[in-house]
Order: sequence, then structure tokens, then C-alpha cells
Amino acid sequence: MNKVIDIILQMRRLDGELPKREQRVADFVLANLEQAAYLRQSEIARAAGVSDATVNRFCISLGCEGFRDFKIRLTQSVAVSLQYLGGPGNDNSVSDQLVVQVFGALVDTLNLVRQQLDSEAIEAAIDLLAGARRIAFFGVGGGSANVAREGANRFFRLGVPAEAHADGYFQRMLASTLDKGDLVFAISQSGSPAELLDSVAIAKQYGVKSISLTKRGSELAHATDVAIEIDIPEDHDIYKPSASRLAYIAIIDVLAAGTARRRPEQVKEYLRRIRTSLVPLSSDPGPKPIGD
Amino acid sequence: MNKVIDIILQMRRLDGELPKREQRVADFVLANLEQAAYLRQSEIARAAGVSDATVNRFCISLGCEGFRDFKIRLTQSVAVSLQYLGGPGNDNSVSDQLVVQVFGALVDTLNLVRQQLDSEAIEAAIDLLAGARRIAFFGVGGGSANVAREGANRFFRLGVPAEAHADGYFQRMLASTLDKGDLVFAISQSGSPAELLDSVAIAKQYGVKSISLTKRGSELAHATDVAIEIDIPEDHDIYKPSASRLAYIAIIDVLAAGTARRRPEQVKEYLRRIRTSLVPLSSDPGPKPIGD
DNA sequence: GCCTTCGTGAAAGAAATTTACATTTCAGTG
DNA sequence: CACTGAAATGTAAATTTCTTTCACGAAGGC
Repeated sequence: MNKVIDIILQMRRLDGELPKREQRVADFVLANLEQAAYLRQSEIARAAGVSDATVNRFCISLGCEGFRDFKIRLTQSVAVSLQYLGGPGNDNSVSDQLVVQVFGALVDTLNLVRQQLDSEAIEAAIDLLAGARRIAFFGVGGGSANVAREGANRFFRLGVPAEAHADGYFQRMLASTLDKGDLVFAISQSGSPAELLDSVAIAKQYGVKSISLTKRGSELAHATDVAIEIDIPEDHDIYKPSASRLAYIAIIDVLAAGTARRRPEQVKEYLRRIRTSLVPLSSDPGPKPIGD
Repeated sequence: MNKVIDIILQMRRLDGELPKREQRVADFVLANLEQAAYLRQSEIARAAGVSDATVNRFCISLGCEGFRDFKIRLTQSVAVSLQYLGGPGNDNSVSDQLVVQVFGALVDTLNLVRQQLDSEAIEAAIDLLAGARRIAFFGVGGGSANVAREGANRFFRLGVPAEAHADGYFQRMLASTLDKGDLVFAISQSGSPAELLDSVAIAKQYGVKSISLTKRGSELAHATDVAIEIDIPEDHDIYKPSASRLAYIAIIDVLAAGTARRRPEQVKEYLRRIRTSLVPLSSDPGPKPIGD
């Protein structure tokens, strides 16, 4: 999949320069883009009034390897085009618009974040997380505190003792009780809260490693052993909540998934136990999300 | 092309419920989405270590007519997903793959959820939320409890007294202190926890309206005045965290945004005050996320 | 007018997909 | 613990689809 040439564009570009019968194929395909992907070579041939062979040559004229290749590219191009054209969208009501806006912003933010992720930092973080005996997630303020809780929740399920704290004093106190082998995971979008900086510094005194999830180049990023640095443009439409928290949680998902893969057997067992412990609480015996 | 069932989602949804060998096919395809569209049935069969026929059956299990049909749908879905995820990533390192998988699953889930959202329910919920004097977010278990907190956090910023509780006893107690004009927002993926059902029932006695964010057709959905019902396929790859929580938070985002628009002036003022209260804590005077 | 070149379809050939059937596996039962 | 039946799986044949070859015919240049 080296270069993706848009096949529809290609057809338009070669329009007029193709042999007569091949041109008829092009005309037919362009006029029936949506259905074309579902048709077989012979059906297209018949519909365009030419032979199978001509259809095949047409594909090759377009730069494809054959009909198969052509069909794949056409399907892709059409799918993408329809995407832009909004498919079965009914953007009538106000709430539909809202949904489109909010979800669109989320997806955009996720993309933005994905591009910024540094795989080395991610892997270094997973190394630390997978080896940690105990993980303390620290976040301050409504948003980051919740991300911290989410992190604790995720890792707790992997069998690592994990806890989250939002209180500055408690964070400092806890940090001073940690020991080598433990890990501090500090979360802050601003990267400057004194609570977190202090906690990380205190922990470091006792040989405790630290990871931060924060703004690029922030104080907190410098202070920690591994920094996952992400810049998220704040949306200034104050009626639209920021997508940054979602992005942070997504990153924690990545870390949790990575950690789980490092210790597959353990994780399987812990999840099984947690699942088992929840069974009596529910009447539905089917597979369910763990812990609601 | 009546209804476009996203084949990738379909695979995730059936994940774990497929016969063993077919599951292997699913795993292989999901792990090689970008290439899969270019492979022939026999190549996929060999790569997954099964017979051609099993691959074909796998396609039919997914609801396709056969491999051909499957391939077309897969190509479409992948093309659309790549569109969202901004082109073929660099799948070199393990962590890159992880990121692609986790983010891909998130985006897919968000899309699925978006399709399921019922605009009438959303608008009814926003009506209730915008008119509420006080909102109590209830969730049980690690995941839903966090979603509840997130909800409280969001609405608190809009100037509505909002609180979140994860403890069943406290929920019931609180529910009995609520009055007309207050609102209960119950969150549960299973939709069956007794704590939530009780709390909603208790609140109802005192004329308190309720909203639920839960599984389609669940008990909780029936018990509440407005139900936002969403089915999220649980990912059975236990090494991969579920995306459902993110989706729930996204929905709360939509509700919060909608509520904010109903009372623009008030919200602006509250946000201004909150922002002001945080300024002394930070040296950086620029626009920042509110409350980290 | 004849030769060359290009475009075309028919049909053979190759490849891939689908179906039918036999074998294996596994859960439940006596 | 063997037996039974249903479900899952692989093998191989049948079918369909795609690709290539080849021969014919038309258009244009010498």
C-alpha cells in the first residue's frame, strides 16, 4: 500500500484518452459508483456492452494490476467519498448537530494525540508499569483526578496494586511512603501543580521512578523519568467541553493494553478472578463488562 | 447498500462468541486490517492457520454472503477508518501497533455509539438537565462510577450543583433527600444493579425525575423517565481495555454541551468565575484548561 | 492497395471461491 | 467412562470468476 492513487480521480484524468470501448467502461463505472463495487467483472462488461477482456484491459490502463486490484481501489475510493458526502446523515435536529460536533471534535483530538505519541516514551512507560510492584496515580483538579482514577482502575484489573489520589497532602504523604519498585504516575494538563512536582520529587528521594502524562515541555515532564508529552489545543468554544480528558484516558488505555501483553498469563488469571467475584451480583450469566 | 453494517465492529461484537478457528481468523484480520483487504481467502487461511472453508464460514458468521462480500465490506470499513485515523500509520514498533489498535477501537466504538444515539432521548435528557436544580450522578463499580464523577464534574462547571456517588447506601440515602426539581442520572452498563434501581425508585416517590445511560432495554432503562440506551460490544480481547467508558463519557459531553447552549449567559459567567478562582494557582496567565 | 498497428471479442486457461461431505471434537448423558 | 448427537473443521470437488492468449477486423501510413 505504498501510494494510494485515488482511482476515481484516475478515471477522470484519463477520460478521453482511453480506447473507445474502455471509455464506455469508465463512463459506466463513473455513473454507477456506488453499485460498481458490488458488480463482477462480467456484469460490468455486460452493462457497459463490452467484453470481459476489455474491462480487464481498462483496469490495467488505469494502472491497476487487474480487475481485483481495481475493485479494491474503487471500493476504497467510493467508501471515502461517501464518507464526505455524509452518507445516511440526518442533520436536521439540533441534537444531531450537537452529536456531530462533539463526536467530531473527539475524533479529531484523538487523531491529533495519536500523531504526537512518541513510541519510545510509550515503550519506556510500559516497561516501568509492567515492572512496578505498586502504582500511585496522582492528578489534581476535577479532570486529571478522574483520569488518575481511571488509570488506577485499569491497572488494578491487571493485578497491579494501583491507587489514585487527588488530594495534594495525601499525595505528598503517600509519596514519602513509597519504595524502590513502586511507581508514581502523575497526570496534569498544565504540568505545573506544586502538589505533583513535590510528590514526584519526594518519591524520587526514595528511589521511586515516575511517569508523567502532561503538556509538552512542562515542568512536570522534566521532573519525571518518563514523560508522555501531549499538546492538546483547548477548544475555546466554552459551550463545548474539552476532549482532552478523553485523549488522556485513551493513552492510559494504550499503556494498560501494552502492560497486559507483557504479562499475559497473570492478567488472564486476575481478570478471571475479578469476573468470578462479580458473577453472584448479576442474574445475566453472559459475558459482561468487568465491574460495570 | 441498504444498511451499512460496519464489518470491523461486527467482528469485535462477535469476538469471543465465534468458534475457535473462526476466532483465529478474526484475530488475524483485526491485527492486520490494512493488509487484509489485499489478501486472498487462501492467504488469510494460511496466515491464520486454518482451512479456506473456515475462512468462508467466518465470513458468513459475520453476516456476509461469502468471502467476496466480506472483502468488499472490509475494504470499505478500513478505508473509512483510515480516513479517520489519518492514513496508514507506521506499524513498525510494537507500541505503534498498540496505539493503532486501541485508538482504532475507540474511533470505531464512537462511531457505533453515534449511530445508536436517539435524538429524541438526547433532547429530552437535555431538557431535564437544563431545568434541574441539582443533579445526582450515580454509578456502581469502577467504570460507571468514574463516568458518574466525570458527569458531575462537567455539570458542576455549568453552574448546576452536581455530585457523584458510587456507594449504594449513600445513593439510596441521598435519593430519599431529593425533591421535585432535582434529577437523578443513573449510569450502568449492565443496567441491573439493585443500588441504582432502588435509588431511582426512591427518588421517583418524591417526584424526582431520572435519566439513565445504560444498555438497550435494560431494567434501568425502563425504570427511568428518559433512557439513553446504547449497546456497546464488549471487546473480548482481555488484553485490550474496553472502549465503552470512553463512549459513555462522550455522550455526557454531548449532554453537557447541549445543556450549556440552553443557558449560555449563566454558563459563561460560571466558567469565568471558576477560571478566575484558579488563576492565583498558576504562573502561566494564558488560556488554560479549566481546573486541569 | 498492402502492410502495420491497435483495438476487440471469444474462448481457453488459471485462479479463486463456494459447496458438499466426511472426519474430528466436545459437551452432555446414561 | 464409554456413548451419542450436535457442532466445528478440513478435504476435495464443483463452481464461479478472473486472466491470458489468440485470431480477427478496422484504421491509418507507406
